[in-house]
Amino acid sequence: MFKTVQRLETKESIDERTQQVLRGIIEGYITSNEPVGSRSLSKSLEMGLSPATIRNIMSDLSDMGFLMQLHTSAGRIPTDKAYRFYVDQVVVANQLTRKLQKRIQEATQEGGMNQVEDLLISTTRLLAGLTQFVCLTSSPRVETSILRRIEFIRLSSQQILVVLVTRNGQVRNKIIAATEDLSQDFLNTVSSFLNDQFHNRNLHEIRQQILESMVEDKERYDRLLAQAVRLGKKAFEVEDAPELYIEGQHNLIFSERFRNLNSSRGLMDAFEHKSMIMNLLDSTVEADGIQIFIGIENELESLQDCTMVKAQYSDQSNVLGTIGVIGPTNMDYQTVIPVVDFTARILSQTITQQSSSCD
Amino acid sequence: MFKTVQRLETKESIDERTQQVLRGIIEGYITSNEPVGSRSLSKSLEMGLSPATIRNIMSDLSDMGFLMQLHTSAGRIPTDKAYRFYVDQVVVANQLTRKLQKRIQEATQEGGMNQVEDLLISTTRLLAGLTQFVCLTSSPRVETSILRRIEFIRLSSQQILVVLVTRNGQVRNKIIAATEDLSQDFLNTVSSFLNDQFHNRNLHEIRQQILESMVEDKERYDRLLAQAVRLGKKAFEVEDAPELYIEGQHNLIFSERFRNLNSSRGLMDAFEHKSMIMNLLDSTVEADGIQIFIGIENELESLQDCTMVKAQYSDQSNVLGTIGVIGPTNMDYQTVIPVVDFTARILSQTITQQSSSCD
DNA sequence: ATTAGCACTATCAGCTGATGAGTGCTAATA
DNA sequence: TATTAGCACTCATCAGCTGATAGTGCTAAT
Repeated sequence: MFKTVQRLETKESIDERTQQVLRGIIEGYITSNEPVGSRSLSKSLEMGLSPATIRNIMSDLSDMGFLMQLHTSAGRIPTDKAYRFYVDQVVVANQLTRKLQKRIQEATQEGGMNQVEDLLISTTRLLAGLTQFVCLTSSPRVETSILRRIEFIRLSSQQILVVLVTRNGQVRNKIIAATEDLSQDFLNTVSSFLNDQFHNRNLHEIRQQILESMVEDKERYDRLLAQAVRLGKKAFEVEDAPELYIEGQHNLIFSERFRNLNSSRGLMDAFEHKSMIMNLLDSTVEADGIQIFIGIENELESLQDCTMVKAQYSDQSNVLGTIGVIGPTNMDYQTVIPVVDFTARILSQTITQQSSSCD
Repeated sequence: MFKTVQRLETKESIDERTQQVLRGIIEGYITSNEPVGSRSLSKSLEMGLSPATIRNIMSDLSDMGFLMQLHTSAGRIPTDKAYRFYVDQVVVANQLTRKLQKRIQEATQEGGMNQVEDLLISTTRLLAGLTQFVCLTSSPRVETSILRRIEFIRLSSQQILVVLVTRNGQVRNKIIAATEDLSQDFLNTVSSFLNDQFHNRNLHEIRQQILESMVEDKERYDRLLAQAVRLGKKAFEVEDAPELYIEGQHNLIFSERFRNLNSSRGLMDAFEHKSMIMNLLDSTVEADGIQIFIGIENELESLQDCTMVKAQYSDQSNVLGTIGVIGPTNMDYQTVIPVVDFTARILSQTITQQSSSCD
């Protein structure tokens, strides 16, 4: 299922005119979604080249591996290598229209979203809507999140609800079984002890330290400490797997742009295996900024007709997660790239605001 | 978009032999998903009737509105009226296999599901998987839920986290803005005051009572009471809209059984409008038990090629929500009906267990 | 009342030839 | 020498035709 393909190379030097033709073909195919032929290209390029000349150039480009034909008489379409060239050499980070910027900003600042989950879901939905592709977002790992507050709530003699709030506003609820009946007052004492103890530490560190405490001589513990350690251990055993939000799957089926994608079924099925998709999304090659995987550059086989454009979002100090879209390889890179980029920035900004509103 | 169609009538008396033929056609179409012709039916029925005789009977049934033809030479398929007849007169509540029962029970009792949300999601997914249809579930209305516990957690000088736990184990988190800086100790006092005051009342009643308190003479309030009312008001302003869980949408596209459905696109789009689907699901004609809407009996136009089978689930005293599947009209009623029924029962049972584990 | 026989009809798969878009090659041209 | 016009060729698509198939409705015979 996996092939190990890295980034395609585009070091070859191609002369200016040939580049222009290649660019013309790529953009033509992006806008029309139809193979482009020499005649129509000769017109649209307005370089005063006859179809025959174009054909010669096209033939060269085919030899170099930038173009291919679906059948003898069908015009040419760009290869993945051509898109890589296009993205690396041609696409310049052009600005989004103010209108689009506004729309993204407004959507992420909609009222009532005091929780990170809601923010992520609505952002994912927004991006799927804007691009008409499939959009994926991974939530921050609780593991590396910084504790803001932990609280225990007595539900019954056997059940205690743990509420865990992280710096960036994630709230986790978990019901744990009580080994003995603890009063709410006592639980409050435990909570404030743990809050003092672990303020501004991340969950991973906290768990480590609790485990260390446990091996220490238990005789020395008073009741409070003993219970704090015991409850804390259970409370911080949150599942580490980040959430994965997927929106716009129906675009795979209904959007015209995905028309010549033969593995939409395979992709749909792949989306059911969240952990696999998760790895794909969170595996990072470059440190930051936007990342683009074109066609066969994708490890996952059913993704090899598609391009994935993704960007990480973060708070003031840490990378939190990734947001990305999956579209056809002939997507409109000129807009998709800045849209994903801008959305990730806004997302970072919003989350940073939230987490900095602590005391 | 909506037609007001009620339940189809099947009062006409049809003689025994004709009924058998009708039944044969319906079951033939259910198993083969192909129009059934007189010749093949003559064989499979084993009633010693020649194709010609069958044809005469079929002709009668067509006149009565039980059968129709897609084209002149295509064999016949049952109408919605025929399925209604089939469901009302023929299908007897047959038992599920032990194996299937086990499977449903195990799935709902999977570990780590201490919260209702998880239970509902996994049940929805299970039912979608079992039937290969689309499965919808509505979560309990918070509005009518009974308060088990409310707690305030100070996040910062401006932010307070409200945690609200209902009898049946739903946990709701909400961050509210603080008008003044309140200590955690003070918040604890407020919590326990509210918990005493509103123990075992439903959220609707609670909200009413808070509003009443507010119009009373405020001079008489001490600080505690004043804050309790103020925080309580904000805390109990939860959005009333229940969640809607949808699973198995991809079956609409990929499942063979949905093949001759022409409005799968329309249905997919309809699922985006959750509130509309919600109404559909929660609108109840009969008091309890299982409900079946066949074809044009469905109000929603894009559903009129489908059958919806739904059942309510409840705790010991109240109806909480609905679980249902949407499949082709020629679904295998003999198994789908008991599967939905049994799943709803198990769901009720599990939730009842949870809510009765309070003290 | 049932059935055999026959004419009729719609769909489907497979074939056909026409059309058109596009290429590659070659020879003429600026 | 680079460009271009011209021409033969290829292939996908589409409409139209064909026979085979599976079904019906009707009528006359049983």
